Amino acid sequence: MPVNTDKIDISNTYKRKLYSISDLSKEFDVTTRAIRFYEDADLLSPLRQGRNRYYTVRDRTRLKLILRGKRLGFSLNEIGEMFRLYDAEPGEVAQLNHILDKINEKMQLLERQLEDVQIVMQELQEFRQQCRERLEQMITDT
Amino acid sequence: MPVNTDKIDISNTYKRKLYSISDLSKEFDVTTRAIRFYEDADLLSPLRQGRNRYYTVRDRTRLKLILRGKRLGFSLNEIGEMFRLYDAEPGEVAQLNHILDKINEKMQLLERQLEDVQIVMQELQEFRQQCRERLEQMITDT
DNA sequence: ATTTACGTTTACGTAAACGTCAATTACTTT
DNA sequence: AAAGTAATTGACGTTTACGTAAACGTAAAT
Repeated sequence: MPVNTDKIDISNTYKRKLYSISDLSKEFDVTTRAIRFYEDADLLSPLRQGRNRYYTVRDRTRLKLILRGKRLGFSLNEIGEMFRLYDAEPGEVAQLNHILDKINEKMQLLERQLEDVQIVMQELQEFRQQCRERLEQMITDT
Repeated sequence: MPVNTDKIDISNTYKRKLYSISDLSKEFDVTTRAIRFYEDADLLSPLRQGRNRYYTVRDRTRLKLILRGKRLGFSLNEIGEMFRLYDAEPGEVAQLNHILDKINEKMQLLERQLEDVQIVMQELQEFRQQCRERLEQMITDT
């Protein structure tokens, strides 16, 4: 599905694989508008061949992370913050400790999410059970 | 924390416990504006004593569910849909089957959420591990 | 040569979920 | 009686995350 890069000298430089915006759009079922919006929000930075955008494997991975983050209810800003943590080269000890703090913060959020998901799933299971029993009874009654 | 209901004849009718809007606001750390907004969206329906709102235990539970739903990234509309499923008295078999379908739909979403949370948590753990090792090394180097 | 497909920028529009006044009421406390 | 506190109803403002439309460029296909 990679774009035809025959005439693009940029191609081999980045490990052979480049994706067009519609490649990614189709693969992840997200509009091109959204993808460009993520670029505006500094979450993606595709190569440019003239006006056209070409996405590397790294961009693809990032997009995947963005969408996963969104499914978890994170805002684009929060996702950006995580990216910046990842990319930050930790010069000093203080900086590293700050990153560790941030990581722990995010993990606390996720642990709560995990709880929430489990609670709601259990509630839904009970509700489903009730529905099934009721259904049984309606059929038996007939 | 229940409101003083001495002079309100409504009080005993609803199992003794009534909450004011600020009771709930404080307990769940959400603004009164938000709580009224949820009412506008038909997610809550408090009693009225004149212009004032009084929330029953059921309302409180609902608010808790709303906030949990929001933490999971559900929109107020989706939360409303779930409520309507819960409240619907299933007259016919078809109706019940429809509800069961909806439940299964939601559960699929939640299963994906569960996966996502677990993936991101694992990634964060690895990242944290890297940070710690790097920190170790910086200290050893000194 | 022109239609079709894919891409671009610019810019305005929109839905959701509240925030933020402002003006008013009602009760309590001093 | 005056002041303070908590609640109310509008109504407009704001942020986020895109959608949508216009107007244009480029390249392949018919």
